[in-house]
Amino acid sequence: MKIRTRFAPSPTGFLHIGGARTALFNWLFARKHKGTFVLRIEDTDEVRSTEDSVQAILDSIRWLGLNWDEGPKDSRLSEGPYGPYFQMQRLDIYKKFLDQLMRDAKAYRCYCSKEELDEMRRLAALEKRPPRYDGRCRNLTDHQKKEYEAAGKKYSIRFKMPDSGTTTVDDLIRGKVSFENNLLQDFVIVKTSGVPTYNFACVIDDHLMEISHVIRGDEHLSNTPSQLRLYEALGWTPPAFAHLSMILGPDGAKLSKRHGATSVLEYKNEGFIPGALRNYLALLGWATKNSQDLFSYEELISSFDIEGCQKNPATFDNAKLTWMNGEYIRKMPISELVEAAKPFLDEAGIRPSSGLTSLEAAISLEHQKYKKLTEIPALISFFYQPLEISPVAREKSLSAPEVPSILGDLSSLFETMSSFKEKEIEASVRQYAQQKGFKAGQVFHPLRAAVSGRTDGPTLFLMLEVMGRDEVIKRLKESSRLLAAGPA
RNA sequence: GGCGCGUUCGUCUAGCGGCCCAGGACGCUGCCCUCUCAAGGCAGAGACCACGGGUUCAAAUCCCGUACGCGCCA
Repeated sequence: MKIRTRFAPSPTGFLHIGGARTALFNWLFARKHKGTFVLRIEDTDEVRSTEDSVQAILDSIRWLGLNWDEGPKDSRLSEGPYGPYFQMQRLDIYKKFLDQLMRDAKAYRCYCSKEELDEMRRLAALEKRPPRYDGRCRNLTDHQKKEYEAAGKKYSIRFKMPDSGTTTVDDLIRGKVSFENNLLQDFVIVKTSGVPTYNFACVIDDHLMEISHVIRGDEHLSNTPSQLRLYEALGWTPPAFAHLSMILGPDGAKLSKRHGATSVLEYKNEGFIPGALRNYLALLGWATKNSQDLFSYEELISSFDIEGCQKNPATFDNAKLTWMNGEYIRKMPISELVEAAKPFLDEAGIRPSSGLTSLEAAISLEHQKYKKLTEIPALISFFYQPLEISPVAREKSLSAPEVPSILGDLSSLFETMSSFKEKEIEASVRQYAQQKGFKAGQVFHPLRAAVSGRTDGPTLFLMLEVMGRDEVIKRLKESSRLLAAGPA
């Protein structure tokens, strides 16, 4: 069988972590089986859907690297053999199947007003009955219908659910889950506006687009029996279903805005890289037999399977994501890292002019230290800014009485060196310390602080080499001047 | 309220009747390395497998309840 999966977001906001995870699983499954990954925009919520949201969602999915084979090209146009992929552009298609259901008497017009329905619900709550539609419009006489029509009453279309028996969802993750039909109500398939509801449009599209596997969030499991009845009424074979567990925030509630960042683009802006987010998200609700954590791009695709999917909800853990991001950054080739860091450097105003240390050199000095791209500017900024000695550096590393003479000696020493390479610098400085009877640290620490203004930083001698002799000497002199001038 | 789903270290999870007085990863703690901060290496703390009953020679693993959490229906 040809594997076709889909991700079908509603464009009513940004792409959230939960949605991204659903998209990822569909993408992984399709890629693993050499199938097709379809992106469909479910924009039938006329009030809340926006083009900006569509754009944001497309941007997010692209950034994550989940390339789709069929679907939108931009926020209005789509391409692929089963298009269009925007539901609002498919209304005539839904109409056709609605007519079929009406003809077969499997759906009917419901003239109940919002007030009537509210009242129905209120009564049900009062009598502690489930708040379901009582089916009062199901068997209206022709006379009643005419009367309502004449009165110009608005109507929605409801689907006739069987009122006995059970409907069983055979879920790839949860196994067989049964629902009593008499507990399912005659749900609305077309709203009074004439626009189909989620359950209706979704079924038609999944069938017409020949989706083989519907992989979606757990919150849709309860909708599935209703959809199954629709497939049956239309004479179609339903796809396979797999319902993914939810993603929770640290407090155990469904992940939402109040837990902090939840939109994929926010993660991008916080300095996470797509591969790491993909890898981490894959592990939320899925695992291999040996609990592997880090996967290469290809490995993730080949290892993925539905059996490894978890039934219980997973809590999003920023700490592990951050660790993983660091792992990915460490594995990145330096040129790629520099490219990825550029937007963050720009934002911090770091744009090295010629003559100064190259970004590649500066960034690679601390390559194993970055956990997020956002950390890069602060760690390399001292290369590109006028020397500024931090209070900690001044107190911890530069307060000893011998410091001024050491700094003076070192700058003379550096001037006389034949070459200014890491190994030679280290040898010379060690030799100097020994001659003067200082412990290595007594010299190293002031040197670092005087040149960078900080107590932490890259490995010392390589840093000096990278910075260059002229700049190092200039800074040693500047430090001496600042120290002589006393605390700022 | 009804229905549905879930419950193994703080978190993600391995486990599908004996190999488990429960393994890995993140985080945490300590040590080593070391010019600092990281990274890395090593070690450690951390789960009476939600609770209560069964079934079985044997249960985290199978069955039944209960509790709690979450979802759907409005």
